[in-house]
Amino acid sequence: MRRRSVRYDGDTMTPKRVARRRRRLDPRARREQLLATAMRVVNRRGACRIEDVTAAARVAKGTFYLYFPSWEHLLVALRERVLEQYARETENKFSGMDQTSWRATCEAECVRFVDFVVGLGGLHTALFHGAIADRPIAEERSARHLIARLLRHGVELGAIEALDIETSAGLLFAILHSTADEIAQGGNRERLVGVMCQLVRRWLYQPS
Amino acid sequence: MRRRSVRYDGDTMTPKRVARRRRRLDPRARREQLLATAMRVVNRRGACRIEDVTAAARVAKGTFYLYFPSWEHLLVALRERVLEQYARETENKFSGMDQTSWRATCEAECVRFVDFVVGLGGLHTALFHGAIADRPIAEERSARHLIARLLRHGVELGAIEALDIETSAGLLFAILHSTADEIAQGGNRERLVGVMCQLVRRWLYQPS
Amino acid sequence: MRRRSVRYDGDTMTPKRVARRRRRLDPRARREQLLATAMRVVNRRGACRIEDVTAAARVAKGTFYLYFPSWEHLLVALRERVLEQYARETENKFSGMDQTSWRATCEAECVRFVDFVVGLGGLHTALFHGAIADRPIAEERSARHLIARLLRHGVELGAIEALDIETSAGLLFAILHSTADEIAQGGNRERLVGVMCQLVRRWLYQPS
Amino acid sequence: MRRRSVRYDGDTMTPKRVARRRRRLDPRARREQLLATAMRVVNRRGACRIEDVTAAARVAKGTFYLYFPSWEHLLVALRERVLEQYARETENKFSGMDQTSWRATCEAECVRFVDFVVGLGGLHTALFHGAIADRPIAEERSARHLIARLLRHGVELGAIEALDIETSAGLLFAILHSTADEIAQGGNRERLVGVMCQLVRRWLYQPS
DNA sequence: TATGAATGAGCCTTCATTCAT
DNA sequence: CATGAATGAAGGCTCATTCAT
Repeated sequence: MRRRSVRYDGDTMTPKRVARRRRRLDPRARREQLLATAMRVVNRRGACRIEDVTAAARVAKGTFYLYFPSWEHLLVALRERVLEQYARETENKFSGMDQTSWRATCEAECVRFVDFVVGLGGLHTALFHGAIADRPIAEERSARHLIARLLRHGVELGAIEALDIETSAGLLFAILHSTADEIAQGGNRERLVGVMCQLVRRWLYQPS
Repeated sequence: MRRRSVRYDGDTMTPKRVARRRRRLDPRARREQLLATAMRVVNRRGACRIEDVTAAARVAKGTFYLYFPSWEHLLVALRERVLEQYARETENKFSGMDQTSWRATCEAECVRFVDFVVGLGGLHTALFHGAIADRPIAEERSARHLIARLLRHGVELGAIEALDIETSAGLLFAILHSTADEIAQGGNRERLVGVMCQLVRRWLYQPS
Repeated sequence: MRRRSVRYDGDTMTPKRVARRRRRLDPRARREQLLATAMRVVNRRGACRIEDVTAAARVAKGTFYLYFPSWEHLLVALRERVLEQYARETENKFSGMDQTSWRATCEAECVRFVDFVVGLGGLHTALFHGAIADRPIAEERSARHLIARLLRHGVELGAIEALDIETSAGLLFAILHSTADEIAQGGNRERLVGVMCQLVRRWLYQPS
Repeated sequence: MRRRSVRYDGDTMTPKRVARRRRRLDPRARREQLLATAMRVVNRRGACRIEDVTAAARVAKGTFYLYFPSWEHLLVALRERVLEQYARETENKFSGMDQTSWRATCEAECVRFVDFVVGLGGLHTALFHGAIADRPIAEERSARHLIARLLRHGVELGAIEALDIETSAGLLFAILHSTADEIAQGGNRERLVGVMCQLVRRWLYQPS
């Protein structure tokens, strides 16, 4: 209702103005740039302010709002992107396997997941434990879901004994997650991954 | 969005006067009171604003700063206290045990830890995942340390096979932690604890 | 509160691309188009944002500034146009009249004015009570001036008794104006116009 | 959710700080001061920004929010105050009158109203035609209501002939209002009031 | 001419922290 | 010791206006 009060020079109706800086990108590219910059900035600093991103992107604050209605929207987009990337890398790794190959694949997947989370850096907290945390993730993209699928597969192949898949998936997720955190904080990767894999083997695999 | 309830009479928008009176209190007692109140408030609401605490303690905002230089200092003190309390409950549970009794105790301890974390409510996030998260915890108080001690004890008794204690302690911590989170978010306690215990048994115990 | 609908695909939050193509147009025609569109938009929504107008005109935002140095300039032009239109409709209605026909015409004119203002819709506030309000109106175009002329004519014909024409014109203007506002806000037209006409008759006409 | 990021000096947890200015008033007094300042500022400039008021009151911007949740709340309070003041001055002026005295009083009241509105200055627009405009006014306080009551009284006394009171009240309001506006814009008070009173007499009073 | 991405001043609101009483 | 009014840095969002293409 209240019109923004741009001041005019009394009678002349000439707006006062000041200097500017620089410009222009294809919208898709700019959005991409913002997303990428945010990815980088949040990854490094777990940053939180819109200005942190626009500054890093060397762009005016207002530009942000041309592409995202709010910070949370950006986070959602970021999360989407991260999940998508992970999902893409996971495709079709589990077709046509027997017990043995499944076990090897399973361990490899666990390690891959750990490395992926480590790579997320500050993104992890921002995207999965911050303001966005309670916003639902498309079921088929969630890590828990992927892990559950992995386990189910193992059970079907007889590679691991029957167990409470949902609950176990949650636990396995926590284990991978924790391992990643430790590595991210400077722990010895080999050692951590080793202990983790041993745990997985003892816990899940049939004594056979 | 959430409207502050502090000061306005809904209708008249006339400021309300709530009389209060200086109440001298022994400094130690006052500090105690603030800590206890904060404990309660943060536990319940995961509260965030200093005023939430002082209001609940029926104390002026400024009083807070007489006892804590900043909100973070309070959090540190709170965490200290929580850890202390947990440590106290843990004392001397492991003297004079054999393999069998150790295993039973170990499981019981795990469950107790889970329940403890669940009981923390909002404190958990605030103290262990918030602004304070990266501030170091006195080594001998940390859950990790206690867990490591527990494991070491088990190894010494031959109840569990030799393993990388530090790393394993971190993993076990994550497992307990995750279980607690799930319960706190409404998961079925029996089921979660059951799966967790099974994992612990398979992972740690000697096949004997 | 009102969310801009400009740019986001509700769900995906992916920016939408609406292709548009340069369309050269005779400058006069383009300016005309903008004015007409603004007229319509402001009339309907009492709109405020430049973008509302350019969007409705299916023209780029920047184009606006090719034809108007600022929003206020547009408003001034709009007002000019509205006044002109009204003036045109008023031309030559008062030639060759006697007392009786003048009185009838006068009342008709009052009603016409009221209806005109009602028809302005959102324009009314924007043009006569908004940012532009204090900018002077070309004397011979102002409603006040026209009303004064009408009155003067009546006095000359002896249809109404001598009075302070300028001042009375202001008052009459307010009366018509107010009546229009009431109607615009949903008041009963017949009733309002009726009372208004009665007032005019009693106030102005010679007891004869 | 997101805790404000006050920066601490790394380890020491000592907040950085800067200079300040000055202080303290009884809340009632401060609220009063803000209201009075706003009254003055809006009256003069028809101002709109919170900062205009706080600056004039030589108070920090945040202080405003200690007493009013938003600018609109302030406006409501201001309007309330203005109406109350007017109502108070109107009390009991119409008891025990006959036709003649009523007419005199009526005219006096009209003039008083005009002067009152003139005195409002920029407040008038801000309080009755701005953001607050659609918020309902307590019926018994509205100018229209008071005017209607006045007219009804006159009809009962036989001082004026029966008419459509509600509609007429609206019209009379507009007339007073317009007269006030003219005066506020520098018109000759005597002349304007004179014409207005003449109108009122001719319109309303019985030819008797 | 036309376009629409980019800019940044302007205004709002919150809340940790200070300090007069 | 205690109080709570006052402060102002932070950060969010909008939109008139500019300018590279």
